[in-house]
Amino acid sequence: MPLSREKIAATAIRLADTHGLDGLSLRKIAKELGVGPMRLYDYVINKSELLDLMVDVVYSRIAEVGERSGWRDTVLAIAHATRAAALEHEWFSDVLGGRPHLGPHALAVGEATAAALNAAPGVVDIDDLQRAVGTLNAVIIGSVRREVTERRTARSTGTDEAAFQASLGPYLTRMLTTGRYPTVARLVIDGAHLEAEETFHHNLTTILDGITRRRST
Amino acid sequence: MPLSREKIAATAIRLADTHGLDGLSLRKIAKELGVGPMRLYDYVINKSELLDLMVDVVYSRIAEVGERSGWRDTVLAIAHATRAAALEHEWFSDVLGGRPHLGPHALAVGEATAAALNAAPGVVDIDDLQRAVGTLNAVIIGSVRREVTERRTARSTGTDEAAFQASLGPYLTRMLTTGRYPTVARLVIDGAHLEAEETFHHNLTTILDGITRRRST
DNA sequence: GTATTGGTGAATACACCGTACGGTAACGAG
DNA sequence: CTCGTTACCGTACGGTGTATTCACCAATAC
Repeated sequence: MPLSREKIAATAIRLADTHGLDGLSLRKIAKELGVGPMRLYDYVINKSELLDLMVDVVYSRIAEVGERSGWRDTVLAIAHATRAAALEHEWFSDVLGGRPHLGPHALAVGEATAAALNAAPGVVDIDDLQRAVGTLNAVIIGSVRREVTERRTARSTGTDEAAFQASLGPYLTRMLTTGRYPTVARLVIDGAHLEAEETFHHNLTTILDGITRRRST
Repeated sequence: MPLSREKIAATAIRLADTHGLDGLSLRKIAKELGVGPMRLYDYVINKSELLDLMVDVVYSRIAEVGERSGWRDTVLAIAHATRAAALEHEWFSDVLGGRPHLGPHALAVGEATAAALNAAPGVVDIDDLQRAVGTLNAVIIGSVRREVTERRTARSTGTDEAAFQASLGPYLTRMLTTGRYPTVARLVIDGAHLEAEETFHHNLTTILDGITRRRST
């Protein structure tokens, strides 16, 4: 089988999943495919285009969520699918919001969310729609990015308390015991470990409620 | 004058401002300082730590906004300062939310926002505070990132309509005329150019209103 | 005064990166 | 048979972060 954009993107995604975006190189992809590095340039302009390709593959998975009955359920389904995709492919969050996503599948999920939001109460003219899309995307990007970063640091320091104390602990506890950051200290010490998915859902409902309510400003 | 972490960080920031984060290399920083590349390692563990240093310098500028009278004004001031900093140092948005910000100045602005939110109505226990901080940061990260990316693509394609049609135009218009993305097409064609700062402010007020309102879920 | 030492800034070296470029072999169309 | 196209391949260049080695020079010991 002769090599193709799809196959290149697939193995690139697999490598990025396991070694991160920094550990991804054209040479490694080529080696994984049993091929010289320059072969890839017969199918891809440069690394940036390959990244766009990978991103759109992920969007194609997100786009697979079918339409729901109501606009709200549709938006929630897309958002949760985006989060799930980012958790499965953590590099995706590194790229989220960092470049325009204009691939066909990215446009498809953009269309789906825009169409759903257009049916939301409180969205009457096109300016409302534009604002609603912007706000929703902002909250998705920010939430997902936050969660993935937290998960990474948690993994790097180790989940258990001991490893945490050994790595970030010394510096952070020293910082927090200075008394200059009392609220942050209280958050870190007394704060419960909130369920991530519930937090995400909370953020979503907060801004969806905000969208449906007509504002005066 | 003998070289210092501060001076290294300052010229690194200057270089990143003009050439972007990708165009930033230790060798260029060293050359700018009239020094061998390896000298930097006497002041900095590795490039990652240098990046953390740069980030915290930016946070120090953000932290300069004094306390406002009310919790809402304080939060808004910090958020707008963050946006302003990201517009001045666009590479900052590339890093926003992508790594834990634990520098002293970053902690200081974290403390300030947390303390302000703690005084907000609707925030009663520590779980509320944790959620509020998370939501606010998510919306700041997402909004700023979106805006910077848009500004970049606008600059790369050129602001004027003609250049746009020449670069992204062909592909995008071809995509939009397929009729598969009617809502997106309407947004692109009929959508007015909204003022960026006002959009940001809109996103902020939306979620601040959401925070002050007690939720049932 | 000479020899030895310690430490510090400079230079070299390594492994890796993206990619420009030239070349070769199969193969269907004329 | 020739020719243009397509798929494959290897080498080479300039760049990166960083480990390591080298060169020098001031200070001390004799």
